[in-house]
Amino acid sequence: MNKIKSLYEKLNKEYGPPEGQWKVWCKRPKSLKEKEEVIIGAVLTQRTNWNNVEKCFEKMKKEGIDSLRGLYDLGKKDIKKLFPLIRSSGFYRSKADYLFRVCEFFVKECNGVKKAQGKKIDKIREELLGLKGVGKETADSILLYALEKPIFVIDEYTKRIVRKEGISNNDSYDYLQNLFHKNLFKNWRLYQDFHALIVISGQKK
DNA sequence: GTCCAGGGCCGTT
DNA sequence: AACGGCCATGGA
Repeated sequence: MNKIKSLYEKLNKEYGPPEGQWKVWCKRPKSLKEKEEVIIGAVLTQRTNWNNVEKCFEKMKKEGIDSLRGLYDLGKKDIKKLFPLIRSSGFYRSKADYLFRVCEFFVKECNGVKKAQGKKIDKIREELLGLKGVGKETADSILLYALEKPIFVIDEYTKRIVRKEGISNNDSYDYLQNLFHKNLFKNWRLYQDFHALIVISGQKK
């Protein structure tokens, strides 16, 4: 028996399908714009309530600077110009720096999100992890939701649920990621939905 | 007023 | 390798 697969089925039955429920990354980001939002959001939501991140998007849209290119151009002039846009996400000085580097990576190194999708998963993961401010969770969130790569995201909610369900007490990122990978079909749509369900269930209290 | 939220960096041991 | 302090805001 496969506890991981059972967990998916259980969550899907109780909360699913996730399509349309979850904030941004739940809608299975389709357009380029949505994918860029995922990338920006992945940085801004670090250790932060999503509600505070939404305020940033409102602000960015109001100012007309809500794309990777727009943020990159603004940050290049003066990184401090990003502060007011992202202030409400907290840790805004660090995040301005992190966000700028990520935007720079996609704009300059990758020539856009579309091109980045064409890169090999291992290669681009290494490149993302090399950016300051991008750890495994942030990198994998970008890979899974923006670049549609089949890689499972392990976040706080995931660690909590596997512990609660008696699946594992091991908190190690790599261990848990491997556990999901080896027990599921390698399919980014499945990974997106599953992770969305974990978050949805985690947020119900 | 206090607590907490999709992390990650950087020193110190 | 592991651990702790740090980064900041807004809602409950």
